Amino acid sequence: MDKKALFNKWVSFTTSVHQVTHELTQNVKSDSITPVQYNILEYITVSQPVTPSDISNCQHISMPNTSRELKKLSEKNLIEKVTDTEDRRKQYIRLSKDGKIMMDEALAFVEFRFLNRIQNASKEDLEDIDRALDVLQTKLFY
Amino acid sequence: MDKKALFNKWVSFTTSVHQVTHELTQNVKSDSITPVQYNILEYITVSQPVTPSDISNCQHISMPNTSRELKKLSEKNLIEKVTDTEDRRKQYIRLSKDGKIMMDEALAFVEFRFLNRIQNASKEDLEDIDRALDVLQTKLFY
DNA sequence: CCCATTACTTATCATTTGATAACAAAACTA
DNA sequence: TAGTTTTGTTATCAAATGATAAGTAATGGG
Repeated sequence: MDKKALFNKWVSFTTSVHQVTHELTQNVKSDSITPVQYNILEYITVSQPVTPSDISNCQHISMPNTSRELKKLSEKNLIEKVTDTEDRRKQYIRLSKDGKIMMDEALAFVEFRFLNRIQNASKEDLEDIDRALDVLQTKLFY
Repeated sequence: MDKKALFNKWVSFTTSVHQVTHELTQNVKSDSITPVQYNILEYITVSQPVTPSDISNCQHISMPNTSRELKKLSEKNLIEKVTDTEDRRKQYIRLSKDGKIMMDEALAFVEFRFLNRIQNASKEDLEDIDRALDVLQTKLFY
């Protein structure tokens, strides 16, 4: 197996993933939040409950800036903070009711476009895709 | 095949791809250029020669902003512009010698990290990965 | 109890990025 | 050739983002 060729394939693959992701997610976010805020909400949606430190680490945003953006999201009533009862320095962040509604709508929109994209795939294609996602998830993008 | 489940798998997959891509590419770019400028150079590297319009479309940057960033890259001697002889409105953008050196170094660094990541994969694993990349590239991220 | 560490906040500033209006030059079109 | 479209530029402004310094409060280890 030529690892150099595999690298090149990986480069164009990730480029395609980014491009398609952009296509499926463009204009799904409300105008009332910024792109970075949307990313934070998306991360919370998938991983909640999370701490500000988690967000800082995983979204690669400094703690001061994370704190600022969370404050803004809080002021917009999209998230809720709960202090850990064990360690009162820690905060657990969750989507608020409004936040959940906003993200449900956004993800439904993305899902619609996704289903549209695979509408012409045969049963076998879908199974191939499913297997391929598993393979890459476990062996490359772990 | 449950398409809803496939969508969820797709969401976590793309999240992983973005995360791993970030890991492999972090700190590879010179401090003398901004993230957006790096993306433009990367796009030029893969697709050259390209026109400003191509960059604007594919990188989702407005023409005025594309023009501004290209001007900055030009001032840093990282790219060269050549006017089309047939249609003199068009410009073809290429990496300059310096630009090529910069991107070669950056990509070599990314490749090093990539090889590191797959160093423990068996021959069969690599073949699985290779096939999976092909499947997804043709059937999902086309 | 004291000191170091952790988790998070506040304030401030510079830079980057995005958006818009107005323009110029070349090419196409009727 | 006059008007329109395409391709790209310049200028300007506001907003988003990133970086840093300084601070608070809770925890944990001697």
